[in-house]
Amino acid sequence: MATMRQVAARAGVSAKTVSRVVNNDPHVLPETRTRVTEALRELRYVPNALARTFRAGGAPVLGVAVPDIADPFFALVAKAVEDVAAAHDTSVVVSSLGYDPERERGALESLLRRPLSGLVVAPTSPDQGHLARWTARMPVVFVDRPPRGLEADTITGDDHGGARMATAHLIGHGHRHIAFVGDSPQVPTTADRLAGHRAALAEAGLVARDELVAFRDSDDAAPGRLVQRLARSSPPPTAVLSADARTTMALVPELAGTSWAVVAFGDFPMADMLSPALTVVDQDPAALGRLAAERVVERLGAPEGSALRRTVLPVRLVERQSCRAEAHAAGLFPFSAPELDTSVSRVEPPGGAASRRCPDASA
Amino acid sequence: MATMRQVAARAGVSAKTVSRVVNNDPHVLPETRTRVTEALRELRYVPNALARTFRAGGAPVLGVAVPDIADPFFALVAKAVEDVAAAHDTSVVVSSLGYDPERERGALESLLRRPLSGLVVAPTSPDQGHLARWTARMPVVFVDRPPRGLEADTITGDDHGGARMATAHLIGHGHRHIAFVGDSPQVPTTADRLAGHRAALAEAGLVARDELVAFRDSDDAAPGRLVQRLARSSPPPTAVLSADARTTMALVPELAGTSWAVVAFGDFPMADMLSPALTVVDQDPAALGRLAAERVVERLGAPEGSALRRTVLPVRLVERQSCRAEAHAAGLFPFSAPELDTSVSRVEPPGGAASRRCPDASA
DNA sequence: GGCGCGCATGTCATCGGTGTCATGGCGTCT
DNA sequence: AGACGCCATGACACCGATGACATGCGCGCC
Repeated sequence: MATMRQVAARAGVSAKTVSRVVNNDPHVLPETRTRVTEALRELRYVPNALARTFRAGGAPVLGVAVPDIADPFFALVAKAVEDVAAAHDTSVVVSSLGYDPERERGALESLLRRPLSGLVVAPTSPDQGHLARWTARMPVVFVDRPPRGLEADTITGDDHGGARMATAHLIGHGHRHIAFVGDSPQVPTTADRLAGHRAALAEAGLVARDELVAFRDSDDAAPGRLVQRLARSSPPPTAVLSADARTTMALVPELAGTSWAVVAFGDFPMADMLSPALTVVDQDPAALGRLAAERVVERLGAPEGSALRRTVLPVRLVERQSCRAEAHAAGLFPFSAPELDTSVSRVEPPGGAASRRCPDASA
Repeated sequence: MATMRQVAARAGVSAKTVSRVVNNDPHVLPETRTRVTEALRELRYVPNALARTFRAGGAPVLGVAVPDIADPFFALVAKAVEDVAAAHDTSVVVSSLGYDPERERGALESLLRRPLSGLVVAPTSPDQGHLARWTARMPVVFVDRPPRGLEADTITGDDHGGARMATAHLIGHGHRHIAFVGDSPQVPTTADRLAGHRAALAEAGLVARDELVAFRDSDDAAPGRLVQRLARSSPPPTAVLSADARTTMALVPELAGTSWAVVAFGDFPMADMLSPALTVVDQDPAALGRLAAERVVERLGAPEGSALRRTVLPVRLVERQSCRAEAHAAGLFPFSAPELDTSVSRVEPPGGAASRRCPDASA
């Protein structure tokens, strides 16, 4: 914990000279340098990074706040942010917010008490109005989920379009009774996906049956129960759209007992190794994180920058096996459903959708 | 970007009074307070967190450096560290080091240039001697992998014991030719697991066949090739021990074409949903991270603390299906192997091994 | 009326490193 | 020889907030 001045005193020089030695300034006599170096070693001097940083006017630090850093989706988001940050010599402070709105606020505020230059946040709480105080001071970009009670830059996946595509895909396989299972209708992401699902049903002239929609935050939320309840409805579904990866992971074990076709929103490691391999709507979390971080960096560079933007990233349907359980296998259709699928080719262009942005929609 | 003095000038008071208002010091006349508050708002004053922190002598910040934050294993480690940190009002800076030794060093050094109070690191490079400079200044705890070229606190899983147990388990199922696949023999973790594997073979009086050991960092490392090469050996293996989760994930698709039994080192999400469900040696990454973070916090509290410790956490065998492919299914044994398995009950005590520590071994 | 106390506010120093400029010695060029 | 310039080094200010202590006013009490 020795300071530069202490070292200076010991070496019989001024603090400035010590500074020069520490920073390899060539304008120091070899003999002086030796003396200082020795004092440095004797006192085990290590420069105080904080003082340096402070003097330098602050180093860039990017905050990443996600519900759970151990969730593969958010881990990929965080990693992408980190990659961008590293390329700009910026460090990254992460904070797991959890899924409890009150904890979220507390965690965010203690994160924001630190010296941050920008923030990428994926909130779950119903209101982020309290962040207004900070959006003035630093770039705050919302990722995966839009802010509520606040205007801010946003990078999200195409929830509505993705769910619509997924459901249309199942309809293309002949399914007429398609369940929807998600975490909570409060989460805007889930709400959008449900809307997309319903839009696809409507476009196909199918009725949206409320009893085929289930949420894991409801009273009777054990995954097994949810599946049982869906199976008991009449007619029972022949397919299910799982609205997010956490839900999917909870659901997969229960689905083994059914012959339902499945499309899941959100890819995850090993989804292709399940039996059957899961057909998923992939959101490209890395692109989400990368764009969010780049947006922050951009705003850092151009202080009173441009208007706020909401970017929606295309999603892509990764067709594997789980959507193939044909509707007639459940005895409802005497024929194999024709392949009506226009959605895949429509939304997944050859170049790989993930690398392109949708045109921005300015607010 | 307004400073306190600017606000003070505007409000016609001293900076100190502004400070008092900002910090809710009661000794300020209501009228003054109002004037200051107004100036505060007009200038959009936000306290400079860095200056505050600096003046306060620094806030605790814990660094976490892992090869890849998006790897489920390290994500869990990081999350556990974060939880501990949050409980101590400490923020967490993460850095993904990558798997390239040179990049690792660069990333570590740029992480350490920041004001950190402690570090939890899982290195992959063959030498961390360059960290010696920092271990003097702050607690550095190695997690999952021990340091090389340096002495430091270490929290690791019981690699040797776990691999020995896994191989013994396979032997118990009647297997006599057991392959070992890992990332690289350079990684101490992998080396220890290979040693454990060999120890189990030796204990059972089996020969360790070098051609049944394969690494992904070798020349011909595509997982498909590795599996083919193993299958071509004679006699071919009837079981395989995968030495780490990344290897396992790469291997699983290739293993589908074989009837080999599998035990994998390292659990991961959905491992239980594969077909067959993977039998794994679970390392409890959360406990690893938690203990490492607690060790750092502890050392932070007791500056010139106790001797350096190496803690080895027990691992536990999670028996699922993939170890059940009996040896005779490959036509090598005319009888169903007797269940010799003592290893499971020996190493997985009722209370759950993960919650206990092995006695520390002082260095 | 004088003494003292409480309260609002200000001044100054400080955290630790570093940028800016000053100083003084010595070598060199004309 | 005088002027100039380079070099090693130092003194001092400063980044921005805040703790310690000082000042000065007003009020109450003996």
